[in-house]
This record gives sequence, structure tokens and C-alpha cells, in this order.
Amino acid sequence: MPTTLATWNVNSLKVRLPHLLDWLGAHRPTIVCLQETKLTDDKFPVADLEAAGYRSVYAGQKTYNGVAVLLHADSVTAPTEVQINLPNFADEQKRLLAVTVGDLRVVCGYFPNGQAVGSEKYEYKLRWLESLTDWLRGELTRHPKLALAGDYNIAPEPRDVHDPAAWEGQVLFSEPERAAFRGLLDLGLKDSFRLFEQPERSYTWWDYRNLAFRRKMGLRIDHILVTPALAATCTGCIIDVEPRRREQPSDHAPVLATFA
DNA sequence: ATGGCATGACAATCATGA
Repeated sequence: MPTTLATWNVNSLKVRLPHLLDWLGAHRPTIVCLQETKLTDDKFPVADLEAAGYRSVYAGQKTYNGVAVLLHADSVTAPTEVQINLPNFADEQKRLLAVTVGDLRVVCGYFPNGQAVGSEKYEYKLRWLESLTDWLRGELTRHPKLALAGDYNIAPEPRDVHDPAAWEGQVLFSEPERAAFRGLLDLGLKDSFRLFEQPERSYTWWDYRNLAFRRKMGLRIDHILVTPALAATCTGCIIDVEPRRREQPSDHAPVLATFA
């Protein structure tokens, strides 16, 4: 039975719940990492997701951020070792949720946006990335099969940006951010999307403005990084742009990786 | 052209996103 791991920044789970339920029904992914749920825990749609066959683990807050991991109840055992936020980075913002499912460690992250290079939020982003990298070093010693899935808010390479010359040095595509991404690869993690031949202009986010999606003006900022032991069993990784075509879409598309 | 669009909190605009 193959395992499918997906990540999707839904930009408000309240608004996007119908899209999510349709998408879960169509793809039946085993594990789904969600970002920007923008819901306090008392508002999380546990019952709707349970009716769809999914167990929910979630860590949210009012208005901003919020992460969740959905587990297909028939496919995987109950999660253990639930970790909310980085233990080495004090933070009011709910941006990280890690769970262990069988021998798989799943880390769901909503990385800081950074707003603008040089801003306070940019410095916060870089510090958050440094803490994430430090914390992962320890996690990796205990979990040979680990996936780091989420909205990284980093386009790692020029081919991940529709106009790399215009974006060079801007937030999401500045050298310090790309260096932090390489720091994650230096831990031994592999970008599951790049394990396979992919179409030109593959992106996961498009601005709501200026018909950016239709004009293919996007960035690939949502990723699923995996350890070598997981990469060895990875049979595919795709970006599903279909939900982005719908009415009232999230500005992000889901990414799905499949494992034998 | 620092706009454009979307979401949430809040009750007219404003913070934030990427």
C-alpha cells in the first residue's frame, strides 16, 4: 500500500474547507500537512474531516498562521510524539507541528514570510530557519524516515521563479534565504520534487493579482524534503494545480509525494 | 505606478500575506 504525503497552504481552512474535502475525496492522500488554517483550535473542523475519513492534529491561533496534520484513519496508526512549535525557539505564532506515524516522522511547517529583506520580520524568518535546522539535526538522529513538508516561503533556485532577474534579492528569493534552504539540504534532506523530471514553470504559489496564475507568474515555495531513506522509496512528486483553477481558490497549490 | 487581490477582525479601514 503506497503512502501519499501532501502539503497545502489553504489560506483559511474555514473558507477552503469545501475545496479541501473535495480534494481529499479525489486523492485520498495518507497524510496531509496544512498551513495557514487561521483558526483557533476550538474552531477546527474535526467532525467534517472525521466524516471524510481523517484524524486531525492541529495547532492554531486567531487570524494568522496555524498548522495541521490530517491522517487517513484507515491507513495509519494514531500519531505519537506530537510537537507543537520548535522547542528551541520561543514563539507565539503557530508555525510548526511534528507527529510520528509508525516509523515516519512528519514535520509540517509554515515558515515565516519575511515581508521584506532587512525588515524585522525578515530577521525573524532567518532566526526561525536557524532554529529549525538546529532542531532537525537532533530529530534526524532519531528518525531515519523524516519528511519536512510545508510552505517554506523560499524559492530555492532560479528555475523555481517565473522571473528570477526581477526577483533576485527580493524576499522569498534572497541569497540568505536560499542559503538557509541549502542548509536543510546539507542535513542530508532531498527535495522530493527534484528527484523526478518535472515540467517547465512548475510553481506552487501565484499572486491573486494581475492574473498571475493564468500568466504562469508563480514561485515554487512549498516543498517536501525527505531523508535519504525516504527518498529511496519515493516514486513520484507532483504539484496539483487543479484546486488553483477553482472559484475562490487558495493562492497555493498542493504538493503530493508518493512512497512505495 | 509600492497599486493590483484575498482573508480576518471589525464595523471603516487596517494588518498581513508572498
